[in-house]
Amino acid sequence: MKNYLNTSLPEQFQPLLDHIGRFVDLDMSEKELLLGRLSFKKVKKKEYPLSEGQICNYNYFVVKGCLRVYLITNSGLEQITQFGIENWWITDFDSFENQTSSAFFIQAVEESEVIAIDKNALENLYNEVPKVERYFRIILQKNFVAAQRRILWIHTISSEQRYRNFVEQFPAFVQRVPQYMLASYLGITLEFLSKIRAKKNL
Amino acid sequence: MKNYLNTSLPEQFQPLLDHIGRFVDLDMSEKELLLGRLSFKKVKKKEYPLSEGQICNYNYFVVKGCLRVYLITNSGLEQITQFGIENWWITDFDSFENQTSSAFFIQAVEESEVIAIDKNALENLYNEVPKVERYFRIILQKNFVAAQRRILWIHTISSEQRYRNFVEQFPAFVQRVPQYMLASYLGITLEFLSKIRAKKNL
DNA sequence: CAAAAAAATTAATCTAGTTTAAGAAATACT
DNA sequence: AGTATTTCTTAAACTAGATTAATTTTTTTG
Repeated sequence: MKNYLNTSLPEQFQPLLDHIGRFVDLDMSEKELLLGRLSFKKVKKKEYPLSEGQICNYNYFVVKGCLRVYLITNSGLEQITQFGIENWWITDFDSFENQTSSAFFIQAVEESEVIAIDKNALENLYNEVPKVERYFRIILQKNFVAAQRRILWIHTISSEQRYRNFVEQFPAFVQRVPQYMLASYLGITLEFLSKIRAKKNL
Repeated sequence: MKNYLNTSLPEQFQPLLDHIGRFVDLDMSEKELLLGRLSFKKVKKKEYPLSEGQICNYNYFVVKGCLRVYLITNSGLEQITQFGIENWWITDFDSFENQTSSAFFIQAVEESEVIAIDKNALENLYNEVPKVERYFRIILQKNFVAAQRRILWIHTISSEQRYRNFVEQFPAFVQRVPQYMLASYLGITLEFLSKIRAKKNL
């Protein structure tokens, strides 16, 4: 075992340890096991951690920056399904879990830093440190609740209101990504978003 | 410990054991621990295992029948967010996990049988039998993937196509629930669904 | 099995959001 | 700094799906 692990933990993984610490308590030996299986990566703007057709072998924890998940529809348009900013996990869980080829692209919207864990490493970790599996069970629960809420909103409030809610909930976000990506994520056209914005800023 | 546990397991819980068995292997003592914390319930048509304003203390595994999850919108309309049929878990995970009051109703669409597990029992079970937590981690992963796919479909295909896809994927289902519930779940009006159906049955 | 209640159909009118197209602003590149 | 590329805006014509309202069909219940 490398000596530094006994004294201090590599600081680049600290944001993830902090995030995990919100949900479960890992002791030092568990943290060491975890860190041994992580890798830290810088992703340049417009780079693709995942492209359509590949098997998604990694789950990415966003330390800094912003990633998006999207696919190209039959009609050739980009449809964004998720954004990942600080403290979010981003992957194609379907491809990741079942090792099937993905329909999605994961791309850095801006200069980003991520912590990546590959499928096998995570699988092993689940056995070695059950608390990690608990952590992901909780994260997935939250993801599921959020996705369900999104469906509910799509069905019950107008596109205009959904945009205004989004701006209210993630004001910083709206500055960071191009409007056309926001429109795609919200499921409306850029032109209609533009019309909404012209009306009045709130 | 009750004697029957050493010889045979109560058959009413078998469908759940079968389902769990698809994802993890429980040994006999783990199964006993699990069964000790479950309860079996019959739910009459139109009965409400959960009503708006209550804390959702149970997660329900549907053994037989069909439940729906819905809420009443500001404009007083029912919006269905989920159906649960055989082998599906149904709950308001937000309320269940955070013990907050729910915005939803869970109602039996037809005469149903469910296996219920309450929040504390499940919490304990996670500690006693980590494989149960793995099982739910996997279920939640699938739920999340399905919810994301639903969002993608809403954004990329027409209501008409979504209805046709649904009919193709769950043909039995379409016979079982009233059309107005299907319309609500798909996020369209009953009138429009009627128009689609009149066109031609595929 | 008749009456009431619940579910489904049809059609006319209306509207939130799309499409198409052209130009203006902002950003990146050499 | 100037040109090319990417992003955003505006406006007119159009459409998928909502709304309203009246009627029919099916299911439930006494």
